[in-house]
Amino acid sequence: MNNNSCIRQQADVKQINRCKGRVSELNGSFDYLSNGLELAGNKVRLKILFLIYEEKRLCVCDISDILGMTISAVSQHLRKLKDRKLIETEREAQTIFYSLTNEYEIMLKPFFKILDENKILETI
Amino acid sequence: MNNNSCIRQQADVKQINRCKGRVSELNGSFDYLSNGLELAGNKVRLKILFLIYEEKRLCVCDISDILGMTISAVSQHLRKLKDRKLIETEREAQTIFYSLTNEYEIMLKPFFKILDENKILETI
DNA sequence: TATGTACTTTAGTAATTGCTTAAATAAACA
DNA sequence: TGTTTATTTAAGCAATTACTAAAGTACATA
Repeated sequence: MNNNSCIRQQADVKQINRCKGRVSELNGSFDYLSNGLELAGNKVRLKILFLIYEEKRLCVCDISDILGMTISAVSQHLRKLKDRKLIETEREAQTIFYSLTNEYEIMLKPFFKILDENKILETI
Repeated sequence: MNNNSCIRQQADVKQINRCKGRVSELNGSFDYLSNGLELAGNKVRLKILFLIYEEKRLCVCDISDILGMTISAVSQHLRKLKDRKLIETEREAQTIFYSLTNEYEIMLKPFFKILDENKILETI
């Protein structure tokens, strides 16, 4: 797979080896972070995660109403988030409430803080 | 699009309206954040962004060597990152160096810090 | 136990993604 | 000017995504 035909002549071999080391050393962290970012990278899911973060817990029906989307469509997003341990469920009679797992709440908090404080809009 | 057939009877109308307000109020922030997260949500691109962050600047050739990928494949990822203003270029003779834009370096820094300190692995 | 409510799951589909291979561009140099 | 070096771009394709529509599951209550 490694096409070595284009190693530039002034390439810094030390730098490249250091980088290779970093990538393999941090491989597990990349997996973990990617697991969350792949899902948070979808605008609908980002909103779902943010809403659950702000409201502590929500059900499919609430979210579908808030976002103006089909319950089925939202349910399928929630399933992905649950499968990958970003959220967890808690049943109360017929209603299933979704909330962030502690693990990913920590990871996502810095982003939500930025969103919440509406800082992003001001820096553009 | 809004399928109102499933408003649960105990739904908290105030909560739902507050959430609708938040979503529309923060719409621009969601766009901005999504723009970055959509791209960072890919494992290859996450590594590329991290490497550029750590090394300040890198060229396609270096990255393709580090990640063991085709130059063409890496180049196409870099194009996406550049099109969406996450990175910028600086030419030096035949070599084109990529670096993070200030804007997105700020956004991504908290993640990279976590990666760098290798904290994630320890919390699993 | 039948009916309604809250939700998930399945099947199907159009659009998008991430790669490969091959051709194109652009600067450096003999 | 032609060749090498560093890189991008275009074409094509298998895999994945995000939805819709319809069927299925699970709890509650009359």
